[in-house]
Amino acid sequence: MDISEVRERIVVTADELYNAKGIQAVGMDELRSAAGVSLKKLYGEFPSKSSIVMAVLEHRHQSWTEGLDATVQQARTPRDRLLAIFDYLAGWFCQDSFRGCGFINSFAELGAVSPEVAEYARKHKESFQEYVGRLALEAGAPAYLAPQLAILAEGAQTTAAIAGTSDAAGQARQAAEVLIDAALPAD
Amino acid sequence: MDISEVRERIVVTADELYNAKGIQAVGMDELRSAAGVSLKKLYGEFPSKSSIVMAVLEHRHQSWTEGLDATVQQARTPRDRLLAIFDYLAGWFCQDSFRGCGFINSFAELGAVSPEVAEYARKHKESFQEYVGRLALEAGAPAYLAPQLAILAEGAQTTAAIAGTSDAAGQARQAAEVLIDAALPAD
DNA sequence: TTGCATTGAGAACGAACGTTCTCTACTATG
DNA sequence: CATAGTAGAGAACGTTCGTTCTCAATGCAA
Repeated sequence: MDISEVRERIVVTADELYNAKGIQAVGMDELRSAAGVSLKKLYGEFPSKSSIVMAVLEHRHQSWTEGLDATVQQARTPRDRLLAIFDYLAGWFCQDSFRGCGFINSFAELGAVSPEVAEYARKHKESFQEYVGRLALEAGAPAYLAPQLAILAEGAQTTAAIAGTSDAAGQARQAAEVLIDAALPAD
Repeated sequence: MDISEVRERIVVTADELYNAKGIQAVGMDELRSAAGVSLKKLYGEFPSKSSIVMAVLEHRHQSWTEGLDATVQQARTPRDRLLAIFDYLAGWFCQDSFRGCGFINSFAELGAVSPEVAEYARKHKESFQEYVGRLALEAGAPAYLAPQLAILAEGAQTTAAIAGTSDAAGQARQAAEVLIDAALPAD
C-alpha cells in the first residue's frame, strides 16, 4: 500500500468524521479505527491533530471547488453559469451527509482559537468570491453583483444546514435570478 | 446580592466568553473566575455546563431579537423596515466583539452532538424567518420575498464573520433593495 | 536459522475538563 | 460567648484527549 494512499485515506476519513460530528468531537482514536491505521502510522503521516485538520480543509477546498466548477461548466450561457452555482448547492443540500459548509463550521469551532483555521476559512471564501466574480464578469455584470450572489450562496448554506431542509437552494436561486436580471444589461 | 443577579451575571459572562472563544474552549473555571462567583454558586445556579449553554442561547435570542426590533421600529415605511434589518446587521458587524451569529456558531460546534442546541438554533432561525415574514406581509410583498431576504441576512452574517469586515451588510442591503422593489407592486 | 529493522496494538502519560468534596472562615441567632 | 449553618476557595476525582512509549510479532537479509 502506497504511503500517499494512507495519507489520503486518513484525510478522507477525517473529513467525513469531522463533518458528521464536528472536529473537536472526534478523537484521534476514533479516527484511527475508522481509517483502519495504527496510531503510529497516523502520527507518522501527520505530526498533530491540527495538521490533519489543515489537510482536511485543503481537501475540502479542492473537492468543493472542483464539484462546483463541474456543475457550472455544464451550463451554456454566462447567465446560466451564475445560476448553476445554486444548482450545485441544491444537490449538495440533498445529500444525507450535508451538515453545512465545512469552512463555516470549522471557523465557528476553531476560528477563535486557531489562526490557521480562521485564515484558511477566509481564503476559501475569498476564493469563492473571486470565482463568482469571474463568472459575473463573463456575464458582463457590474462589479456589485458577484458579492451579492456570494452572500446569497452563503446564506443558503447556513439556512439549509440549520433548518435541515434544502429549500434554501431554490429560494436563493430565484433571488439570484432577480438580482442577475436587474444587473445585466437587457438583451 | 439577589440570586437572579448571580444567574444573570453568569449568563452574560458566559455569553461573552463563548462568543469570543467558542463554547468548548471556555472551561467552567474560566467562567467562574470571569463571572466572579464560586464554583459552588455556579453549580448551585446551573446543574451543568450544557444548561448554561442553553441559558446563553435563550439570552442571545432575546437580546438579538430585541435589538433587531428596536432598529426596525425606527423606520417609518414597511419597505424601510425590511431594509432596516440590514442596518441592524451593519451596526452589529462593526462591533469589536462580533464573531458571527452565535446560533450558527453553536450549531456548528455542538449541533451534531447536542440535539438541544441544534433544535434551539433551528427555532431561532425559524423565528427570524417568521419575523421577516411579518414585515414583508405588512409591506404587501408576495410570500417568496421573506425567505429570500432572510437568506441574504444569513449570508451577510457568515460572510462578515469570516472575512472580518462589515462590507457584507451594505452589499446585502443593496441586494435586498433590488429584491424588494422587484417583488413589491409598483407604487 | 539468526539477527535486525519495521510495524501494529494498545498501554501509558500528562494535561485539561466537568463535577464533587473538603475544609476553613464567617455570619447570625440563642 | 457559643454554636450551627452557610459560603467561598480550591483540592480532588474520574474521564477524555492528544501524544508517546513499550513490547511482541513480522518480514527480510545474510
